[in-house]
Amino acid sequence: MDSERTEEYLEAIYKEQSKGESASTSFLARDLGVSQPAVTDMLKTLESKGLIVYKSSQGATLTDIGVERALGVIRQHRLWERFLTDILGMSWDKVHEVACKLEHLDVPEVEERLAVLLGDTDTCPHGHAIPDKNGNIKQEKAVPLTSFLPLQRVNIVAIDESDSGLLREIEKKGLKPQVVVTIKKKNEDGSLEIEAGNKKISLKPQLASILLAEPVAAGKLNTVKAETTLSKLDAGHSGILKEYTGERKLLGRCLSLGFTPGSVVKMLENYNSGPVLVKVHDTAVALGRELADHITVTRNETA
Amino acid sequence: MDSERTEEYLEAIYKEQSKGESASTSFLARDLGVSQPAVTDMLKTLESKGLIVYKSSQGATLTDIGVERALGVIRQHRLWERFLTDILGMSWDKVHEVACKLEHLDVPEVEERLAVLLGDTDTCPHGHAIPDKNGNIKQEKAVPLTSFLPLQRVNIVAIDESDSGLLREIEKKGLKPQVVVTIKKKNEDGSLEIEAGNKKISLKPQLASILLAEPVAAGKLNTVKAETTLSKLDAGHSGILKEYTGERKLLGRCLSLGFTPGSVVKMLENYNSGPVLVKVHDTAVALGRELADHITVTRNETA
DNA sequence: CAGGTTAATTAAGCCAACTTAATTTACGGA
DNA sequence: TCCGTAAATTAAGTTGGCTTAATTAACCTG
Repeated sequence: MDSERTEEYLEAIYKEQSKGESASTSFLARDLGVSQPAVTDMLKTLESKGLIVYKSSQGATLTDIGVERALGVIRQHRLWERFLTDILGMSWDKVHEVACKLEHLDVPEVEERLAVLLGDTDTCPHGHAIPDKNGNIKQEKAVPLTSFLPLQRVNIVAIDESDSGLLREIEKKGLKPQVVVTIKKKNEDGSLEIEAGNKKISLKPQLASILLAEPVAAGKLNTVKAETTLSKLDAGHSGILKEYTGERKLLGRCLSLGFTPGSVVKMLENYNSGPVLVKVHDTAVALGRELADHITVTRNETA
Repeated sequence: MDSERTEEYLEAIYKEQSKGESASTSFLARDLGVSQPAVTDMLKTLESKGLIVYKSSQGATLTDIGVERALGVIRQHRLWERFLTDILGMSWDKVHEVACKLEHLDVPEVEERLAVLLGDTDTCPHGHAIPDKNGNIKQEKAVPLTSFLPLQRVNIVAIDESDSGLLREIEKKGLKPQVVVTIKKKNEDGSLEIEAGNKKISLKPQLASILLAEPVAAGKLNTVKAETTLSKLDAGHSGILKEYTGERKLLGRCLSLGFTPGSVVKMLENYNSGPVLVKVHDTAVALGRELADHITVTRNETA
């Protein structure tokens, strides 16, 4: 039974470590908002519990058990973030803080059911991979937007955690994971001019550095699946249910019935007016067009 | 920002107080699993914060602010319990402990969205009223099953909180809120023989005392609404969506689309085979019969 | 390589919430 | 009315996680 604080330290250490850097006392103090002596203290007790290895002045390294615990917390954190956006409908820039409190719940049945409810989602709303229940996590290879050159076309993959003010700015500019942008210009001061869709956006250095992206060309082009609404899916084609964007009241009802994000839907009948007939989990369901208009799906190339 | 422990004390005091009893040091010590001196201590600090009035040896009484805070916590607790049963599909006898941890989240947007998601539910899975967001709570008038006489027909309204072992026993016997039972015999030792449906059930005193019921006759007879499945609702009739009992995987998808427990559904077409056509929130939706078979609704008398 | 800066640690102490042991208070029954 | 039991409180001490102030270690630069 690690304490909540213990879990937060492990999480912070894991994240720093997975960036290749060692988790220094000063970093942890900054990250967790406590004084340096508090960190020194805690690192000693973490070591005595066998969760980290700690050599004075050399930062902390998680042991195997430490990694396991950290991933457990991160999994819960990201599942809850998904819940907050996909099920409760909160904006992605506001969920991190809330998930920080929920991540310590640690009830296996809840974690398991939450994962089922959310479908096969394997990333959090900020684009980071969600470890599976066995502690396997997909390694991320995206790099900050600042490391690309003008004229490159890149896919925003994830957004680094940071204070919610910055996230909100990004959200306001309409950027989020899966958005493809073109770098237009790199300024002296580190700020970027980019273009997304037809819109020109300028990013101050702080923002550019927390946006993680991959070149669109890198063989992943094909996986940039087109997002449309369910109502635009042609008969015979299938897609993966992404999210529901309409009136909130309708959402809960639907979840009770079994429509979860991540499910595969197949369009059976779609005349361009009137209800559509779709198949989900081997069950045919007709939906009013208004509803179908508010359901985002990613078209499946394996139609 | 009350601490979690503070909230737990307030909650415990509120519950005892609302039973008409005053919250004594010894009661709180038992209830919260701490020593009596710890309680004395805490009561003093609660008083200094203006949350309770405390006269030595006379138990604690919540002030107006205290009541307000307690109801806030209780609201969150019960909303999460509903979430755990209705959305995640957990069994009602296991949700209390989990909700005890979630109840301290205290993010207004989450509380609000959770309430919307859950529909107009106004009781927790154990049958207790959920305070509304302004802190109004329906007064409960149910009394323990032990206070009824043989041959009385009573409606189980709620089940008092207690250790989960007892709840599980009750769950195993098939009893839960809204079940109507007949008292058959009261034994010397306080145990009861009752009948529910056609099944004879015997209850040890401990169990009988935490089951709260009302006489069926008490003018409330009409509100004992029949629960059926959606598939059995006749065309033209409406009902309130209660829960989804089928395969879990289907649930999340549905919530994403807007089907929430508590929503009013109206049957438009129901031929006794094939899909049914229902209207929810002004939207016509067709559902496969298998799905409709697993959706519990309470028939609306105002058909 | 000395000096200065930043990072890390030691020392001393705070605070909330808890414990046990000992003491005091309250109160119903012979 | 007194007394015994149960309830409540006081006293003293613990623990986890934190703080500030002061000290020491590490490292870079001129």
